[in-house]
Amino acid sequence: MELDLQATIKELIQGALKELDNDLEPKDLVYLDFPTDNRFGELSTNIAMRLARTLKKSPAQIAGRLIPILEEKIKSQKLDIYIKDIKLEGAGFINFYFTDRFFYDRLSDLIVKGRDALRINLGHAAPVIIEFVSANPTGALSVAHARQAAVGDILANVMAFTGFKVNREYYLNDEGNQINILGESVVLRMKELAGERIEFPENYYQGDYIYDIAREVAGRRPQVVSPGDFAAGHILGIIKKELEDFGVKFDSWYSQKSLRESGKIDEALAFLKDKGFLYEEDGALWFKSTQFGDDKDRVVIKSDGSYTYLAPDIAYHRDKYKRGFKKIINLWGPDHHGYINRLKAAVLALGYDAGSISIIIVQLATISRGGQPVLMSTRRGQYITLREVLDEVGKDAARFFFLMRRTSSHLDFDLEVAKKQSSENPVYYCQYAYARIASILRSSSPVLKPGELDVRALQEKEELVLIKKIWQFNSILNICVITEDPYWLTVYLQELAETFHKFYDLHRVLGQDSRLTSARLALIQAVQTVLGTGLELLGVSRPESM
RNA sequence: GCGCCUGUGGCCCAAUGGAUAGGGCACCAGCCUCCGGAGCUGGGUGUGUGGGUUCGAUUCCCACCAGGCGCACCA
Repeated sequence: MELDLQATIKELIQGALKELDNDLEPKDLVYLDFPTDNRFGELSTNIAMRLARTLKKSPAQIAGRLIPILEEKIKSQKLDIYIKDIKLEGAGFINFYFTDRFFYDRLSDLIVKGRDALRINLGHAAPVIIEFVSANPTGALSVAHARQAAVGDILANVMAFTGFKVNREYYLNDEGNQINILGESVVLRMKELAGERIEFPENYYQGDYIYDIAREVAGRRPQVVSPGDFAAGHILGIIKKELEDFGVKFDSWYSQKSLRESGKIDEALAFLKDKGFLYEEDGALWFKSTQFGDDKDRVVIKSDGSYTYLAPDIAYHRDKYKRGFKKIINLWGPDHHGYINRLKAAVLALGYDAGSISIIIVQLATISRGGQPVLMSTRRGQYITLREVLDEVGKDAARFFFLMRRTSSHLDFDLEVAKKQSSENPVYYCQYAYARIASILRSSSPVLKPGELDVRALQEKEELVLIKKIWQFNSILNICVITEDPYWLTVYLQELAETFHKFYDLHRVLGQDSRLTSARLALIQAVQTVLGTGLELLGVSRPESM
């Protein structure tokens, strides 16, 4: 039987609040939490405390009226087979206690349906575009890009799993200032290789890879019309390969060059001009972004007649909406944070809802080795690349580690720890639990027919804790989507692995009486399904043995 | 100067405004005739400073202190 008890309880509370006071708008008020301690039941709401001020009553008084209404509804809707008790506890929490039957039913459901039982439909097929990485094709990807790639890809995985129609996009700056400088860097290196004395400007691309490209261009000189385009194409190939090896696949690559050639930039500017949001000053064309919350107006066409970066970006985002996306998510590095307000201003000026676009700043990742920071200098072309991290620690550890702090927080990536094959390394900790289960299941498969399987044989404390932990998976996905941060998944998987290891240590699966052994085999298979789904969403491999 | 991120036990970090602030490392002491010991169990006088909002603040607001990053008619 399909039942999202969490959603049901939320609706019950909202209904009960309406009965209590018809003026309340309970939609945004009701939150359900997992209590800090399982002796406070399975779900908890703080609604009585939150309403104390508005209703001018004590939390206890509010709960005292709310609880009987809830109990009545539960009884009339025959939910009492799953909810056994509602209590007012602590400072005014209303705690819901579930029956064992609820958890046994959920477990049976998961055993029968497998990973489909874990799907929840939050997105209702809403089309979402997640744009991330979008690094200029002027050099290898850095660890900062790597973190954006991991976060973006995994957020996309989670949203796709929870019912959104997700498109991963890479915006390609394939023309403009940086590409020109790239081209000139190549030309200079070619001259140098030909024996000419050159002076190489500091703001040109310093890396050794420019020599490689210069040699290649020199080799096929007649065919290469634009060294800049050639170099960008060459480097883009490297970037694509790096991303592929990192397990990140984009659905679309959006070229700035084609955007300009399509005339969409001029169209977008004409649109804003019609609305009266553009004006000329000092020979440049300005966008009145202050009218939409920015702290100063921004230039869109420079006095020399060329676009600033903002102009194509306005057109690009307009095009995202025109392509039918209802939700736009951009992942940017912290150096772009000052740019948020002007882009949001543009979205508003274009007539779209501010809530339809989320800009997530992915904080910097720094690299250390055995606790010692590894210094980087982009200017000198010396920085740790995604490629180096991949070569050193592998895809699994890299993807997991980049998500181990909240996306909005700095992350220190210690290469030594990521390489360790011990409990210090959470990737191995989770994979080890998975492999342990696989090992047991190799020697004996569970009986999957519901008639022959009696999950009620699972009575030990560690077994019940494990079942409850499994049940929380859906909520974790929910939190990831709401907070637009897939980080929570790594925390949950570590907890699930820990819960399993504790169970494993105290109770034997094989060699019990057949009723208990079947039930435990089914339980660990369910754990493996959840663990496996979680690892899959992270893009981390699920080893059958290690 | 302005903006963003971060200050939690010896060290690294958790806690979508909630209940007794949790883990890991290190250190000490235990657990394999038994499904994988890459595991488990036990051991803890800690939220940078000062205010504020709240029934309740590690979390939100203000000021300060400390560290990191960013502040173009670059992209």
